[in-house]
Amino acid sequence: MPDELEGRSKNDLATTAAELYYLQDWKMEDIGKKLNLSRSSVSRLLETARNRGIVEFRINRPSDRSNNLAEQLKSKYSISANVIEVFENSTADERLEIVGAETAKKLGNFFRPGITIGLAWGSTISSVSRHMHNYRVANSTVVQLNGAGNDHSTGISYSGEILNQFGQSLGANVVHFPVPAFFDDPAAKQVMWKERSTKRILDIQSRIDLAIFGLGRIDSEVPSQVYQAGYLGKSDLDDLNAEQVVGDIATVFFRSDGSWRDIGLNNRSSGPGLDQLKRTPKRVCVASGIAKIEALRGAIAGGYITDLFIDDLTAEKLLENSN
Amino acid sequence: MPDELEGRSKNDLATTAAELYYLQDWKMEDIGKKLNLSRSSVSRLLETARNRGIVEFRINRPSDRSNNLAEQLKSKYSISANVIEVFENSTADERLEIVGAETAKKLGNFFRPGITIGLAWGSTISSVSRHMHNYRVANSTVVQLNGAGNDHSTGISYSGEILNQFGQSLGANVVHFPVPAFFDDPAAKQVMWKERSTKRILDIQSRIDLAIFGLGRIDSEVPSQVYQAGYLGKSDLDDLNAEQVVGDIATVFFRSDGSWRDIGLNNRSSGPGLDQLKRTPKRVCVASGIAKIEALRGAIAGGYITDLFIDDLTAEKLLENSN
DNA sequence: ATGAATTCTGCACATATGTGCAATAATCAA
DNA sequence: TTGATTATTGCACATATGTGCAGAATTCAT
Repeated sequence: MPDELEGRSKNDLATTAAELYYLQDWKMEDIGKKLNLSRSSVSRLLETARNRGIVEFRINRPSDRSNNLAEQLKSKYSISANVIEVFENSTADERLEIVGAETAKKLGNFFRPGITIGLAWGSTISSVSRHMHNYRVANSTVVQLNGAGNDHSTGISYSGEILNQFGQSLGANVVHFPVPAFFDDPAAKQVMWKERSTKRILDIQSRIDLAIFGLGRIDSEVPSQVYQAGYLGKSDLDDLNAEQVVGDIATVFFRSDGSWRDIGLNNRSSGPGLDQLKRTPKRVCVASGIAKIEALRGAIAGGYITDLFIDDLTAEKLLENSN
Repeated sequence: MPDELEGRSKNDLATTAAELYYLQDWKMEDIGKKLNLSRSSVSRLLETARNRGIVEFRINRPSDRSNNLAEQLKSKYSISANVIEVFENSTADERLEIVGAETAKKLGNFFRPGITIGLAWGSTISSVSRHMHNYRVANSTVVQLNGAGNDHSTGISYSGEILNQFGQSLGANVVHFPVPAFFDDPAAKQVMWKERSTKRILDIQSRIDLAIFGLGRIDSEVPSQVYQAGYLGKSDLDDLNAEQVVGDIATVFFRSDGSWRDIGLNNRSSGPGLDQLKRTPKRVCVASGIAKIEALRGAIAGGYITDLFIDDLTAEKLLENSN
């Protein structure tokens, strides 16, 4: 045992090796370099870890319930669903955290070297970003899909936190989008969209492999963040109600049939047109809580979702009134 | 997908494959044969299982406390100890079950193809046997160390259950020892020990690679099983007290300094002499509960233990008065 | 302190697992 | 129904991991 390892017990070493190997997918060769041991010594350390119960293999058998729900969502809507079971009587916040954490765990399935990911900010994706694992995806890029500036701030701090957490998780190149969520004047948007710096970001957005988004919703009880806090005025909200808007993806609004083009406010939004979104190969939506049902139905009707992370109750509700 | 797999969801298949691979150490080739798939399909099923969270890797970092206790036991007594942390306020029965289960999990470390294991019956080893994993050790043998017959029964049913559970776990050849725990007359023991059928078993016992035993104890509050239930009469117990016996291993009694030879009752016991036990390469003792302290001290003083599975509280107690 | 016994370590080979690729099967859209 | 697209599968090769063996290091007993 080399000098620098003295004082570290075998259990300690075995635990470190096990964490790197099983939780972070390191190769034994690389762990050996880090611990100043040979590859075969690492193999034996891992055996020790397994033998001593330091490593434990758990099998979480998916319940029939979540399996069935996922299958029904697949056959009815052609959506690949991950149904996340949450304990009963949980608050909406608790549910959001659990869905965020489970989503973060499984998002790695979509990551490939060289991938470009488009990210829409919001409270759901914020929850996911807080739980992101250490994925390390070579040559990856994370680009913000919609600006976050409003009356009170550039929004960079808020959306930037979400972007940076993803960027850190993947070791990705992070591309912020420092424009308002909504322009006051559609003409101002046209002008900005001609700027080379903006065009560069729009170009990246147009070529993303994977979009990750939550859903904003517009019922009058507890509106999503975009409908408050300096993003939209009262007359804007009245317009949205008049247009029968049920929700938004990346600050682009849509109705319950998925239509979005002729909604006036979309001309001022910095988010991508939903036709462009539909051209993205994989479109991952994260939805937590039955308050999202109407927005979810509109997004499904519009065909904007390929993959869905959803809690069990919301999945049930979604399937309930679908006959 | 072959016909016979229809109706089984991918999650179901992935779960089965994961259980066989991670919990029962099956090779992918063999799992493929069982599921009628190729080896590489199994590899992909396992990847699916990992990606979907069906398999979960847990790292149980050993606490400093149990590490420290184990280290102290090692340096003070030259015993390799596994300290098992049990939740506070547990009953003695709960503690015994947890220690039994954890011991069963880790016993596999001692198993090698061709191994011969000597087993002493008792309530502690009964707990271990109830939790034994499916180990499958080629060419293994499990031999009973001490007879279990008493006034009321041959003891085969009780000790046989323990033996058979070990035998099933290892896929081992099981050798029962159908004699009384204690003969009435030492001369009867001498006669039986000349019988060829008995000699054959004694020969196997003399060559065991690993002995597994609990400790009987002889305080007057809650005596171990061997001191009641038709094994010993009142005068026997008086004799044991007069001899200052603190406990027994496989129904062979010893004092607090480990001495055992000149204890009269040992001439009638069917258990192996403790000198012979000492010649066994690995001697695993399982001890749960501080009521075992005096017996444990005697066994340690006699040098009968190489490896110890012990609960945290008992370990603390053992180290406490050792200055 | 010394010799015996046991444990640890890396090398080299054996074995197990990962994965690109092409063919096939299943799914989707018109 | 048909053609296009996507997913699945096994083969064959590449890569990762397991482990026997001999030498070195450590521990144990005297």
